[in-house]
Amino acid sequence: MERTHTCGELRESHVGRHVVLMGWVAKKRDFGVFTFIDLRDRHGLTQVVVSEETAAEAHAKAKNLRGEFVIAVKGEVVSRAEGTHNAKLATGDIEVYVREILILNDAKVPPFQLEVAGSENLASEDTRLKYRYLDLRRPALQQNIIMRAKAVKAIREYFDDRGFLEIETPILLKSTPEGARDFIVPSRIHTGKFFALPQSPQILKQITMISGLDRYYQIARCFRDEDLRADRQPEFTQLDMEMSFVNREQVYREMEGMFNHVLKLIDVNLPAEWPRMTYSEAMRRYGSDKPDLRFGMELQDLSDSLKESDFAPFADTLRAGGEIKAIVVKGKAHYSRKQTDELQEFVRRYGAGALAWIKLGDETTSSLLKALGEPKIAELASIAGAEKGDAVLIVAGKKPVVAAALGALRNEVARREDLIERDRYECLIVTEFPMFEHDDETDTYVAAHHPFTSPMDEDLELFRTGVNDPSQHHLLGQVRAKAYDAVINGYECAGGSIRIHQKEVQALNFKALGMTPESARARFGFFLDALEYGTPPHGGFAAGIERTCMILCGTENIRDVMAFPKTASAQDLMMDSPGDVDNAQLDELGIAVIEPHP
RNA sequence: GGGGUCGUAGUUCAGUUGGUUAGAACGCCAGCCUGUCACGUUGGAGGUCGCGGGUUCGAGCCCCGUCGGCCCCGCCA
Repeated sequence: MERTHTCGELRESHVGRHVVLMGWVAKKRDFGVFTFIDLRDRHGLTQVVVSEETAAEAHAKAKNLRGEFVIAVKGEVVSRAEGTHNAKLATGDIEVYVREILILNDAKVPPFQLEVAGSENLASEDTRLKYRYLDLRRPALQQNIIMRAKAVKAIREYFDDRGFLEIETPILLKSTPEGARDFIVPSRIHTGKFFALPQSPQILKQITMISGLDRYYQIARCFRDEDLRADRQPEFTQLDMEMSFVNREQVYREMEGMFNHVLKLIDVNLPAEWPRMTYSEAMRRYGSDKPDLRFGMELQDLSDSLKESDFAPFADTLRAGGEIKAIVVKGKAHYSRKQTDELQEFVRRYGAGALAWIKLGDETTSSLLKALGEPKIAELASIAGAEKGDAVLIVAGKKPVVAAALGALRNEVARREDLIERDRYECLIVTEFPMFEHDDETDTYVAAHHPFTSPMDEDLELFRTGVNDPSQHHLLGQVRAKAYDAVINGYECAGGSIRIHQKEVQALNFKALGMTPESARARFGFFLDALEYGTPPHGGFAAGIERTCMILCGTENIRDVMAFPKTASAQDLMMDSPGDVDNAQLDELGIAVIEPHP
């Protein structure tokens, strides 16, 4: 018996055809003399009918069927009787009248129901992860996996069409202490030495440019041994690309082109040229380098108006170079004390000391009323752009804290108040990221992007001075990079930069990052050598496949777009990894496992 | 490393102030049923209340510890 059709393709036009379907029993409805079976495969669901009268043997077999049995049915496609059509099913106008059933395999009773009436009442995630093969039978999850395959195909189409070469780079690389924690792999042949898995193919893709391959791309698996989040797994996939002889705008065009091509999969048309915003503007207006532009609620600066204030928390903040900013929540003057307390708890996670508020209800109330007086409260509300009925939420503190707290609060309030339209897609390219970030703990500057990112031409002098004059080291904090991110709906979907292609600038950068020429050589010597043999100007970007698919699938969890994800504690519950290895294996590698310190 | 939250039948959940025999729905098993598609209907089985300790005459409920899921902060060049 050979399958002739899938369970999703039969329509009215097939009526009269004799077909063979194969799939899983999704549901059986037994009426004694005849039985309905919902037969499921990746493509859909088809109702098949077995009658005792016309197919006694098949009907007897149908009696014994249970959920998730694998069967083949042979029969005729018939039009459903008047009034028995099912509009919820793509195949709901027909059914297959069965002559013969073949049980291809039986199945144990699943540990959880794949589809629950009323939906949403899915089994807990750890149960589903343990039986991932069953969870993956759920049509909703299958649709995500299918969408991911389409997205990757669309990406390959895009870059193929534009003359990019797909080039694979090694998974076994060398550990570099920069950046995220590496996953390391012991070498048997070189006992005591280790490979590292790529955090990204960064250096290798740049070397393909030095090699003159001109335009590179890769669907690259990346590994970072850091803690997980709803949108972060230790193992993930990037679209990685690099091109030679380009400026920033040319790279933006490819980012826009690729995402626009991919988003067509869900009938979303983004503008040919995306809006651009500098990093500093994004931080000032939204408190985030990946602002969600599907709603407003921009940050308002109240610092000027409070300059003369003798209210200690504000005065101290401003004296220390901090700022006082606010967001206005439209129509929420009726926020209760409990609600503002919750929001205060929320901003405290980001280091904010408190959340002050003004409520413009029938009366104006404020947590600052005693401290500032009524006229000042009214002035602040007005500066913030609040109107009657609105609530103003205020945070004071160091600039990074205010940005982080209010930026996150803005998203949180939008989520709570349901301010985000489901079908809206807002994209943005954030430009001119800072070259360095200050590490308060060590009082040093670290690369904000990665150590091969080119500074802005305009800031080159600032950069040189900051590096070479120890007394001017703080200038590094002002140097901007030719680095950029692509942001869709508040998710950082891609990031990249124009790279340094001159050895001198690269050496300067290593020095800025606190590396001696010797230590830089020890880590990146091969790359420094390569830079000396005629490196073309080049740049590129890397896009997170999972984050892009999360947007395509409308989910907020990365596990929904990966076939075999890990838990928040980085375990695979299905195969129970990570696991132990034999002592013999360890001996061969010269590795001894020591008990962790108590 | 830190914080929050959850853990009761195969699954999702309820379980009052600490009090008799821990319930419901779905699923499962057995029967009936000629048009269902969340089929209906009759009956039945099914519990280490995550685990360990403590308080108490008595703990699913209170306390301490621990394990696990999820979310967040730190971390993620």
